Amino acid sequence: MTRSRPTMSDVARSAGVSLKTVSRVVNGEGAVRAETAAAVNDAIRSLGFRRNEAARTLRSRERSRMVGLVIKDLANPFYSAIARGVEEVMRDRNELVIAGSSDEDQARERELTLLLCERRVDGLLIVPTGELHRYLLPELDVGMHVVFIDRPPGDIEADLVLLDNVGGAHSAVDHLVARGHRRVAMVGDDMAIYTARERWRGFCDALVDAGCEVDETLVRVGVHDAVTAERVVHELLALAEPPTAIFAGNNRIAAGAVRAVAAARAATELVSFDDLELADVLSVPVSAVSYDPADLGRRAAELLCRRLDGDASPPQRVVLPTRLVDRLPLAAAA
Amino acid sequence: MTRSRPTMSDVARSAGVSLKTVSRVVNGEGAVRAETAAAVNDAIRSLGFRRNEAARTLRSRERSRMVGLVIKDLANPFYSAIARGVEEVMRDRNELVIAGSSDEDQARERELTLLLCERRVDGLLIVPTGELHRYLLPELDVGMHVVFIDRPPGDIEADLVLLDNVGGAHSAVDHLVARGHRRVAMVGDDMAIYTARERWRGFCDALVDAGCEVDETLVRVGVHDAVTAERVVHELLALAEPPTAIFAGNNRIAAGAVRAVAAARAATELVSFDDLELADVLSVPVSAVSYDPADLGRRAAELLCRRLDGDASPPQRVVLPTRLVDRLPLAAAA
DNA sequence: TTGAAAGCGCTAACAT
DNA sequence: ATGTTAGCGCTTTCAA
Repeated sequence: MTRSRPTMSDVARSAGVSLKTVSRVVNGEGAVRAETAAAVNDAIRSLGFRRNEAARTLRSRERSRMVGLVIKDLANPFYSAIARGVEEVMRDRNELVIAGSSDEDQARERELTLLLCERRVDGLLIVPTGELHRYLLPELDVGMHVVFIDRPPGDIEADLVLLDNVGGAHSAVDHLVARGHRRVAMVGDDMAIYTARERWRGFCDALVDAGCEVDETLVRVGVHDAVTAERVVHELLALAEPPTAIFAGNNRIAAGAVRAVAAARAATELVSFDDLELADVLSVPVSAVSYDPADLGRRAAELLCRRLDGDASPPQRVVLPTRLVDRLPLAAAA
Repeated sequence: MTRSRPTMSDVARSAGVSLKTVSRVVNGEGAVRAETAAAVNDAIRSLGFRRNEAARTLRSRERSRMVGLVIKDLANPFYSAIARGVEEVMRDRNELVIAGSSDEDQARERELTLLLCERRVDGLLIVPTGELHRYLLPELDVGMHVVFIDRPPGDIEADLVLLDNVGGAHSAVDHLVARGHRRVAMVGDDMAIYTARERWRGFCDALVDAGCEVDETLVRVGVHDAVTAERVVHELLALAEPPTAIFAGNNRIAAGAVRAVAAARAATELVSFDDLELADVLSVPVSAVSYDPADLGRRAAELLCRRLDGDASPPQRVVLPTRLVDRLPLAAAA
């Protein structure tokens, strides 16, 4: 049978010293005779004692050294890269990361967030879903620090780290226009999603700046997954006047677009917001609006750390640049 | 300025009731007059009270409802899929997941693991690095539950969820042999890594079973990253008698192999252990030994849950099957 | 239906 | 150099 967990009292009894002496040894406070310390350490080892961090934190009023991370999907490489960036920064401060997926579900996001508050995490990093974040106000009021990532919160003011979605989308279209394209399509995610809206804005702006009109029949939004994207791109390619190039609003959409273009053996050129793995060896070339998603996590975590260290300046908004990776062949299309 | 966090005592004072009454309301114990409860709830709202879960857990001696997950790299899709699988199972039990990356570093793994024990997680899910896990014995002794994922621990007995590495590698080689290949190369990771050893075993077994010899010059191990893999495959292709097919021991190696074969415009056929994203639209076809990594996480989490529910049977070993995805063209090579 | 007192495992603030 | 007492925020136990 497993023994129950020994406490400092158990160690003290076993070593024949007081509780406080054990505490001193465990915390390396010095001021303990070497022999005494040795006896305590022996007891610690033989009992298998390990300090209860929750109890320590409760009494010492120190922080929990845990931060909460709420993302859309832990399994999605974009978000797991964010998680990794957060972890890298927090590791240097000896903070652990409790991570959870909201699955683009507001209720779940809220539930997760509040569970994390109950655990008294030192701060919260959230890729927000939807627009309702007032439920966080009481938490912010009592000193919880929150940094939003990738999308702004709906109805509160808070620190925020974003990508340059408009600029990135703009550069994607510029890239295609420079190659001679005038009939450029866009396939994007749901307009309820901030990044989808912003990228759509960049797309439209760039076309207008280039003196092209935005052809409504070439804009398809509300596309959530690769399978739908593939179908939608097939539809675009089957138009009487098909687009000569397509801007894919994210990596899932790009994956579907690549499949459709490959299957149709079309010459349609592709640019994707988000880079694709192995993009350099696909049977269909795809340029990309690229960036390091881990940077989003790192910058957000750094911002959080500054808050934890007492920075009380007004909420900040950090916008990270993207860069265009040109993978389209030299001969321009029309 | 931010107020400090209100406690139950604060709520009690504000509502003009005792601490215990607040506790009753917060816990929905009933046995409280409706008016009293309303007064308490008003106070809770106006003060922004949220119960401190750490304090609750300390006193009630319930579990922390957090599990620890130690993987190699949160940003690697294979491991983040494991994390997602774990999360799915734990969510149903209202448990949170603290996740960390070991980066294949034993010291870091140990450090992380012990931090998690200090936080009194209910259980630990570990993709182990290296062979030294005796440091966990005291924890196991006092009732910590540990399930290992993807690789066995070195020197202790514990629950374990693995892939069928030998069988998967065997099926990969069978696939190539059936296509007429006799000169099959393998590029694998470091033999210090369990999965690399097992896959190498499956590779050798299959060749022997097929009546081929294992040509030492065609076996390259110790390859950690895609860039090295690409170089190594270039070397293989430049041999006087190059292989006609290559078995890539994991997805990073496969990525490098695809690049090398594409660049060399070689007809060399590829099979990868681990599937690749967009494998269906690569310029070089790649068959794959496929499986759902999230299953590893789910099964491990389920095993852990059974332990938490009191199952004290001897350590279990679960082996998950793989399946071969054939993407090579119909005309066989030689 | 409500409350007072004790205590979870630990540290802080004082002793000695 | 070591120990004693109180108390972190909560639940448990027992009493009213």
